[in-house]
Amino acid sequence: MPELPEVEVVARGLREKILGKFIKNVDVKHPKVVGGESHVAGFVKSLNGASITKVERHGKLLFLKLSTKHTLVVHLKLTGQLIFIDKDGKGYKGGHTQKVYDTAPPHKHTHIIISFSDGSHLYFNDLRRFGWMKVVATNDLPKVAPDPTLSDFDKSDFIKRVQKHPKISVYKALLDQTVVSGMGNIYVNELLWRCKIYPLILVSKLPRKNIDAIANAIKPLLLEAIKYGGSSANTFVKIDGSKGTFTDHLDVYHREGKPCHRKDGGTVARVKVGGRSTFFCPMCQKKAD
DNA sequence: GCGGGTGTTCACGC
DNA sequence: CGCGTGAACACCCG
Repeated sequence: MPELPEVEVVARGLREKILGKFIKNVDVKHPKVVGGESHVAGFVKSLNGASITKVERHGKLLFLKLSTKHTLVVHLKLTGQLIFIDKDGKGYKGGHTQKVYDTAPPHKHTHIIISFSDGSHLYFNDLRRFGWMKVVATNDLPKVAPDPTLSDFDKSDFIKRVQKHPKISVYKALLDQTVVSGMGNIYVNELLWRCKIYPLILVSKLPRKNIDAIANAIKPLLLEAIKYGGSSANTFVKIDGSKGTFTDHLDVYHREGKPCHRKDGGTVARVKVGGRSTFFCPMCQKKAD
């Protein structure tokens, strides 16, 4: 699910729904999600009685700041979901398909239930259980690479960070979370299509104008995706269970064999790189100019 | 029954 | 140390 835009959509949903709420109870149904059996008691204890004072996001990480000196950190990985349901149980907008993962929580893939004092609930679902939650001291949050959508993002610093990896492809460099935070397979593919860059070109061979183009296109792409509520290409849903619609605006991702959206473009191709699928237009994104 | 999948980390070999 | 590959995590879907 979750690349930067999707996580931001979740963050915005949470800001609307849970700010100021007090945590009354925490039910950990699957200890792995909080780091194993030995972490359950501490996890629950550090949340109980606290209120949510702020919701932040950096890259794909969510930070729910608490009224204590701690922060609940969440990573949704591939299939994690946060679903908020009001006291009256209404407002859930998923459940339109017949699929297992599209029903109102709690269900078999609900691993953590956070109950608020007003009777509402926040559910952490994760089909594949790769996602995690943990509570850390707020002044000890993990250090992460720059996030293109935040105000302190610096294009020249971003370019330097990419260029630190001259021997890997631009595709891989952009997926590297130590280079830039938040990009995943969908948005790297989309970004390179927008910039007309062949995904497998090595960073060392990438013309300066192409790196500049990436630096300039990255933020508008992500903001556009956020505007449409993210891409529900797989299991992503907003906190009310509804889907994002940027999926309808994707140019190459999951469009193998379909015509390129540029009028002089070719047919979208798919190539395996390090075990994952890279989508691109062989006409627009040629190996060399 | 098999392969594929949005993310990250680790072991291994070069 | 850098880089690629494959595996691991776990489950549903086509």
